[in-house]
Amino acid sequence: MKPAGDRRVRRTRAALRRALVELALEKGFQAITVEEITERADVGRATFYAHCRDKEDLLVGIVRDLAEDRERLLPAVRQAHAQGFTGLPVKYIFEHAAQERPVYQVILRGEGDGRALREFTELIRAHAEAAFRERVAQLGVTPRIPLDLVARAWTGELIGVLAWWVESDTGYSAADITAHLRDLSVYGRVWATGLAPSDAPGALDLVP
Amino acid sequence: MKPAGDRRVRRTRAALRRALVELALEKGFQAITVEEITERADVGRATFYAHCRDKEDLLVGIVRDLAEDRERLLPAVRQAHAQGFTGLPVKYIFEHAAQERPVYQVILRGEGDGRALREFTELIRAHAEAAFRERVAQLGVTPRIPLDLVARAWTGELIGVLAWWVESDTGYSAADITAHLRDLSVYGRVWATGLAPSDAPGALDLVP
DNA sequence: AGAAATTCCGAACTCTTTGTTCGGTAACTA
DNA sequence: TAGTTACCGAACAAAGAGTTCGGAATTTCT
Repeated sequence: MKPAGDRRVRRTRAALRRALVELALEKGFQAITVEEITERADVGRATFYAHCRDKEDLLVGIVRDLAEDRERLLPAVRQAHAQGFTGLPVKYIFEHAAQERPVYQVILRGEGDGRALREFTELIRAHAEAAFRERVAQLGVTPRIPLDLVARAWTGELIGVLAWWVESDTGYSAADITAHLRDLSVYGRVWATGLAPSDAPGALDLVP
Repeated sequence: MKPAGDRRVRRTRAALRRALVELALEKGFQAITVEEITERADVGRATFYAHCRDKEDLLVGIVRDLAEDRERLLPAVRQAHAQGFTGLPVKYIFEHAAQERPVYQVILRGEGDGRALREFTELIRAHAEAAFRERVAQLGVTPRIPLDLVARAWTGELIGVLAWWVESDTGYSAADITAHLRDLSVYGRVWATGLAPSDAPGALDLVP
C-alpha cells in the first residue's frame, strides 16, 4: 500500500520531527528555536509554519504518529492471543519503546508544556479503563475499587516505569519488566517486597 | 519562631509565586510573560530577575517550598504512628494537596518544561524507595521484585492518582483514596477489579 | 506527457518578550 | 540611629516568533 499524501509533505514532516527529537535530546526542548529545527531539517523556516503553529504542535504530532504506529502492530498481537483480548499488551509497548527510544524519551520527560505527555497518558488511560470495564462485565463481577481509580493508578504505574526504563539503563529486558508488572498487579506490592501475607497487617504502613 | 530573612524578600517572593500560580491556572504556564507576573504581583520587572532567572525557576522554587511545607507536618504525623514509621504518609499528601490545590494542579499538569514535575516526582520516589528498603531490612525478608522497580511503580501510581484527584471533582475524599490505594497495594489489582483469586490465572491479560 | 495544483524557498518586515543596567528611594535589621 | 539591602522604573540591546509574497520546483492527475 502506498502512503497517502504528497511526497514532499511526508518528507519535510519527517525531517522536522526527526530534527526536533534530536535537538530535544541534545539541549532540551525549551532551548530549541524554530530556526534551529528548520536548519537541522534543511527546510525553509516559512515551511515550518505551513505545517504547525509551533514547536509544541510538532511534538503533539509526533505523539499521534507514535500511537498510530503502535496501533498498527496491535491487530497482529490480538490475533496471537486466542480469544477476545481487550487489554493493552504491555510487553509490546515496552518493545515499541525500545525501538523508538529517543522519541519516547522526549515525550516521557514531559518536555514542552506537558501537552504531549498528557496526550500520551490519556491515550493509555482510556485504553486501560475500557479494557477493565469490558473484562469485568464479561466475568460478571463487581469491582471492589472504582474502576476509574484503578485505571488511573495502573496508568501512572505503567508510565512511571516506562519513563524510567527508557531513560536509564536498568538492565531489565522488556520481558522482565512485563513479568514484574504482572506479578505486581496480581499479588500486590506487599507480596512484591517479600513479606508473607501474614505480615500484611503490620506492613500496612508500607503504604499509608 | 520568626521566619528568617528580610521581610521584603518574603513578601515579594510570596507575591510572585501566588501570581504565577493564578496566571498558570487562568491561561496556562506557557502563555504567561514575565511582565504579567510582575504586574499581577505588583512588583517591578527588574525585581523579578533579582529573585530568579526565569519562570521555570520560580516554579521550581514553589515545588521546593511545598515539599518543605509537607515536611514540617511530617514529624507530628510520625509521632502519631507509635514506632519508627518511615514511609510517606499518603493520606497527608492528599490532605495537603486539598489545602494547596491550585499549586498542586499547576505542578502536576507538568507545566513549564517539566522540571517542576520531575523534581516533585523525584522527591516522592526517593522517599518511597528509602522507606521500602528500610522496611525490608527491618523484617529481614528478600524482595520478590527489585525494589527500585517497585518504588517507580508506586510513585507513578501515587502521582497519577493525585494528579487526577486535584484536577477533577472525583467525589472521593482523601481518606477514601488512601484506603483504596492501600487495598490496591496489599491485595493487587486483580482483586481490586472483583475477581476471585481463583480467577487470577485466566485474568492475567487484564495486565499483560 | 502535459497541465494544473500544491508545496517549498528565502528574504524582508513587524512585534513581542527577554534579560540587563544603574542611580535614586524606601524599608528593614541590628 | 546607622548601615545594609531590596525595590523601583526607565531605558537599552538582542533574539526569537510569526506573517507575507512572488517565483521556482515537485508532484499528482488526466
